[in-house]
Amino acid sequence: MDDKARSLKINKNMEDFANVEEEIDLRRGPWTIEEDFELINYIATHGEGRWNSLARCAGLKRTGKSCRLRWLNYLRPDVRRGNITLEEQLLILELHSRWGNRWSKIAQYLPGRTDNEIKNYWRTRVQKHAKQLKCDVNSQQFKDTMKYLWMPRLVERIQAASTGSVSTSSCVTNYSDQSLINNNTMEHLGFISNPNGYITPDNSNVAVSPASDLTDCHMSSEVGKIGQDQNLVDPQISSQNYLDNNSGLLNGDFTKMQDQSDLNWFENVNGMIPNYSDSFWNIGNDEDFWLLQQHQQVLDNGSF
DNA sequence: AAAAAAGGCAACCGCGATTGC
DNA sequence: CGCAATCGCGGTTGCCTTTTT
Repeated sequence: MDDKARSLKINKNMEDFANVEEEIDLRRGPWTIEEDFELINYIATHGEGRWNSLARCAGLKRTGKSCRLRWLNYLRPDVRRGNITLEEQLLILELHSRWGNRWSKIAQYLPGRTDNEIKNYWRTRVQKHAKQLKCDVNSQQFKDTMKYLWMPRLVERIQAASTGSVSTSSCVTNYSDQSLINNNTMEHLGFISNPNGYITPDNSNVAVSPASDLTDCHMSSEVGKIGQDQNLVDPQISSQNYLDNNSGLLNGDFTKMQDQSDLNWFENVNGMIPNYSDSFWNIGNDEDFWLLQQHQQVLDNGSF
């Protein structure tokens, strides 16, 4: 053991010793309202920092660490509660693709969100989908799925929300499933055919249905299966089409982003969007998952 | 209606980095 | 400069709630 290691070990032992000493009636587990109140009151008059002594002086039977965590993740006035918004989801996906599990760094770009919250979001929502798609969350396949399908769809939804409407792409499976609908009808409804025979939404000129109407699109797994069988939707083309239509939002901006000033594009998007939390739109609904599976199939076939 | 499984999230732990004496 | 104390991060755990069987 070198000197540094020995020093760290001693340091650690001292810390453990101090904790053991204090553990004589140290509380653990969920915080009570009374404890919260005491901590808030103490910080209101004395400020934060020096957490160990703060814990003692405030009369809290908690470790400094515990107090700090409770304050930063829950009691701070600027902590934002509630569902992660679409814009936040988009930002998390992009920043994670850039920095990996640097939660605190990612959290810096999401005011009011804590690293813990973002980490939980990633682990519960994003990793869940990777698991369902039977691929590793760090695999290129999953990254491609996010980049070419998930994120463009989020942008799409953010834009749609900003105009008080949603994209028809959510309904593409429904319409394209119906063989009775010919090309003219599809075009009339705002879809465009591409040379491969796939149907993609034409976002440029279509009047779209309100969010609440999305349920009319029969986004059940059964519809998804039909679409899958007929191979009518090409996620890559659909996504690329969308990316092309929204180059000002996505192309280049993320890749060059280094600091807060580079997030201007995002602030612009944010500014025109009502800041609502909408669990209905969150990634994770049946239709989204079906699209992800479609994309996975394309990847598996090696045509990506 | 009850039990089991899964989901979601707050809180804890270990460790390296930083600070201040 | 060395060392102890403290901070902060990322990983993990455990408990409560919700969903499924």
